[in-house]
Amino acid sequence: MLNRHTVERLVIYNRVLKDLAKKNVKWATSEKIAEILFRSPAQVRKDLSFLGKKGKPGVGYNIRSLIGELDSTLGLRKTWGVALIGAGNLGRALFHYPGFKREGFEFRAIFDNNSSKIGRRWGDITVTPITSLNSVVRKRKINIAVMTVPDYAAQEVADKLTAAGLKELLNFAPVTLNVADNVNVRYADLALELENLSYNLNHRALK
Amino acid sequence: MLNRHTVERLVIYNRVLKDLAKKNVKWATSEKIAEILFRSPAQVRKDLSFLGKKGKPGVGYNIRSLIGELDSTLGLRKTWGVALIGAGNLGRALFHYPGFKREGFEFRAIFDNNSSKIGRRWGDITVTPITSLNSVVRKRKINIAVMTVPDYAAQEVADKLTAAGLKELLNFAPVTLNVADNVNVRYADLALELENLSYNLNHRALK
DNA sequence: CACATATTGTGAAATATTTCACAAATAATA
DNA sequence: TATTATTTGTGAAATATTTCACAATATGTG
Ligand SMILES: NC(=O)c1ccc[n+]([C@@H]2O[C@H](COP(=O)([O-])OP(=O)(O)OC[C@H]3O[C@@H](n4cnc5c(N)ncnc54)[C@H](O)[C@@H]3O)[C@@H](O)[C@H]2O)c1
Ligand SMILES: NC(=O)c1ccc[n+]([C@@H]2O[C@H](COP(=O)([O-])OP(=O)(O)OC[C@H]3O[C@@H](n4cnc5c(N)ncnc54)[C@H](O)[C@@H]3O)[C@@H](O)[C@H]2O)c1
Repeated sequence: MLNRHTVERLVIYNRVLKDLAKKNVKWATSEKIAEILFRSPAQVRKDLSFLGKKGKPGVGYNIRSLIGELDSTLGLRKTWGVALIGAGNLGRALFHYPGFKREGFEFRAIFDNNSSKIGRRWGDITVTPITSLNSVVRKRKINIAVMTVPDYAAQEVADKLTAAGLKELLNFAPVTLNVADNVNVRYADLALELENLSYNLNHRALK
Repeated sequence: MLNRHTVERLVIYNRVLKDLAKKNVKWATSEKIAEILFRSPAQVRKDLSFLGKKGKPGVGYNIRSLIGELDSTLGLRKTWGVALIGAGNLGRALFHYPGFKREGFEFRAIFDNNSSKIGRRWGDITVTPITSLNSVVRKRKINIAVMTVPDYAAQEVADKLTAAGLKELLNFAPVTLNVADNVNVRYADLALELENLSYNLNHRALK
């Protein structure tokens, strides 16, 4: 089991390598990869060494085979079922973004608790009442929940999702969720991203 | 100048404290804050100590005054000007989200390069050709750029933004940007978030 | 095949980050 | 006012992460 930071870098290496592959590059050295990502070659090598030995001394890494290894390790060979919770503005943008499907993440359900949304069709999926969460999660093989509900609803929704057996949550609500140890939450907290930038701005101004 | 990790935690403390303040809580100990965030009290204290001494031994931190201190440090007392680059699906959701304005981030311009988008009005802002970037950035006092352009356009757009003098970018395109040292880029790479979850799923499956 | 060149994989060293642990400070109680 | 119960702020210790540095390995060349 790799640590969180390593996995976060692996997904980025994978992205960079796929980009190079698209440009028909066949081999990459740790130095080349590090340069693109502003990291050290040693770190790239150490991270990649967790995949089993794939590099060739004197040459570097074969991009195609490395991508294969990364895809396997990261679980990107499979297609995962995703449920969207909260059929609002952000949810709509995410749902219609084609990139997720391409990477193996398939929206298979949309939940809301507002009767004005329930029953609407988005593409070929109908917005479903959140009360039918448990059965739909089972029937449509949902693995991941993407939460785009308002802040005040987020904890309650997280409780329902975990009760339905979901263990992987991507939360866009600006709230820290309290979940059991065996549940993973990732936060996509966009306001906090801006606040990090504003710290920099503020600090520049003070100099 | 605080390090990146500390700032990332400070913005979260601020969020938690504002939440407590809303519930009319007046004081919080490092232990209480740590508990909410699944962190250690020592880390909370050390982080907060960078703000100047604010805690009272035996009592904890006065929430209102701590929020004030955090807002100052993080630059949240001011209103910052934000430009949206890419008037697409994701851009629309972000633009219409009222939470940013509330936290001091005000969209003051929308840029696109597609003539079918240019001239449209979103709220009280008109989509502007990207060619007028430089003058608009100056006139409307833009501090931050939020990039919601396609991956293939992202580097080119980043180059234009930095040439226009912008130094704080929030990038949603799934691309690592190559920018000068004095430019800050934060990545909101939503597909990578899902890939991190899929690593966990995959690993659970293997156990 | 010997030699030169390039680059990996990885322990050991160097840095960075987090936690510990306790003196100092505050408040409550008697 | 003295005593007790808390909790801060922070050096020092403990962990964690990153980088260094070099032996081992692959390739190319004459
Ligand atoms: N829109 C953005 O660009 C943006 C940016 C940053 C953060 N966010 C955060 O993302 C979340 C969604 O934002 P949005 O703009 O899409 O909001 P929205 O109001 O457009 O959508 C929220 C949806 O959740 C549904 N909902 C409410 N309570 C529910 C419940 N208990 N169970 C199921 N569904 C429920 C609502 O009916 C609505 O359809 C919010 O937490 C917001 O703070 C959004
Ligand atoms: N929509 C999502 O939920 C989502 C999710 C994850 C990542 N993303 C990423 O966010 C970005 C935007 O996604 P989207 O769904 O909004 O795409 P979109 O196609 O709806 O919008 C992109 C907009 O950028 C404009 N544009 C293109 N080139 C430009 C240029 N050189 N200068 C200025 N404007 C330009 C286009 O005209 C368009 O209006 C993409 O990089 C995408 O990969 C989006």
